[in-house]
Amino acid sequence: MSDAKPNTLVEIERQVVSLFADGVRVAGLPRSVGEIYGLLFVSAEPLAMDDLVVRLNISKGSVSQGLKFLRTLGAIREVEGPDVRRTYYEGDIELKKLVGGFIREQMRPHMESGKDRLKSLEAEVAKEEDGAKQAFYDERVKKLERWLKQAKLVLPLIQRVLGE
Amino acid sequence: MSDAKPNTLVEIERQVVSLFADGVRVAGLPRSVGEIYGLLFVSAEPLAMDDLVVRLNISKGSVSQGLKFLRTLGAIREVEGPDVRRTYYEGDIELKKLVGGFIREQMRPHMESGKDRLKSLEAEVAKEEDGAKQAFYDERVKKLERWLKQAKLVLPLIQRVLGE
DNA sequence: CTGTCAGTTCATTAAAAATTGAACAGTCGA
DNA sequence: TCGACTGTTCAATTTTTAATGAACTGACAG
Repeated sequence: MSDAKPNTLVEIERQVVSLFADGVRVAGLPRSVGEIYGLLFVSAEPLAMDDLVVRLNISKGSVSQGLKFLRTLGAIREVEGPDVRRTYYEGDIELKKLVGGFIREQMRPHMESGKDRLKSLEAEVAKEEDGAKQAFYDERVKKLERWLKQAKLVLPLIQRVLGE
Repeated sequence: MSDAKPNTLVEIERQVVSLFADGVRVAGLPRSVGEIYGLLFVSAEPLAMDDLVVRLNISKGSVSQGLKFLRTLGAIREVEGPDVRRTYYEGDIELKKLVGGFIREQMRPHMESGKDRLKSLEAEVAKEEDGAKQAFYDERVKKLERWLKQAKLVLPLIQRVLGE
């Protein structure tokens, strides 16, 4: 009865938490982030950091960082709760919001740096002496630029579709 | 001049390889897979396993596994080459193909298992005694089912847009 | 057959990423 | 001003993931 720190989730909560924990890994996010969002998603009442630490049995540090990340995504909302000293959170359950935040925070930056790197590549190709090689490289770089353009086209489309 | 194993890439190749090495990480794939695809992408001539091992300076095992993975995605093609004993590869440079393979091999399976887990969740919710709680859980599970449906809607759309 | 070479497999090792926990910062009431 | 308490940060540690390399399979030429 006096085990160290049993996590106090009921079966439904356990399953949802586990579903999200696995789910976020597809997006390359740490398990703990999925667990935190999952528990918020399945909780009718808002939760404070300490609730997450105790119920998920993960460290304060992880929860703090996980919440920070989820906040930047816009996946959670700060709300009032029973104890005025604490910050309570609830999950934002709009898929559009989650995906939008992910695109904005995780994908756009990569695409931006990709654009720069393609510029650098172009410059390198311009230096190529051998004409045939240069033509080939040029074609490939153009292909990459087309990819980037297509990606830029697809992302807003996704967001629009999820907006219904 | 006689350093152990200099990798024999020219600057353009180096940049492209590095671009893909970083790029694939967004999709949660190992660096080596990106390097292999990157070098094939930027090579006018098809390459055999041994070329990849030497030029990228990664182990035979990694290359073998990387090629296996890229084959299942349909991201590379086996072609004839100078040495009849060897299998040569070239990169398939259609974005549609790459994304399609990734969706088919990496995303669909997750979505399938997600469907099963939602079924299990539904069953669990049905057991809930407390009416108010049950209603809440039910709403959340319905939300998840809607998400899954939206995802199923978006994937083919992406593929269609990339098909131009 | 036999030796050589292409390619695969998988246990071990190395590298990368996530988690922890202790120190710290900020806030508030007494 | 102090002590109690919420939340953050980050170096150390643990866990997870990828890469290595040696042993193996199979094909084929001589």
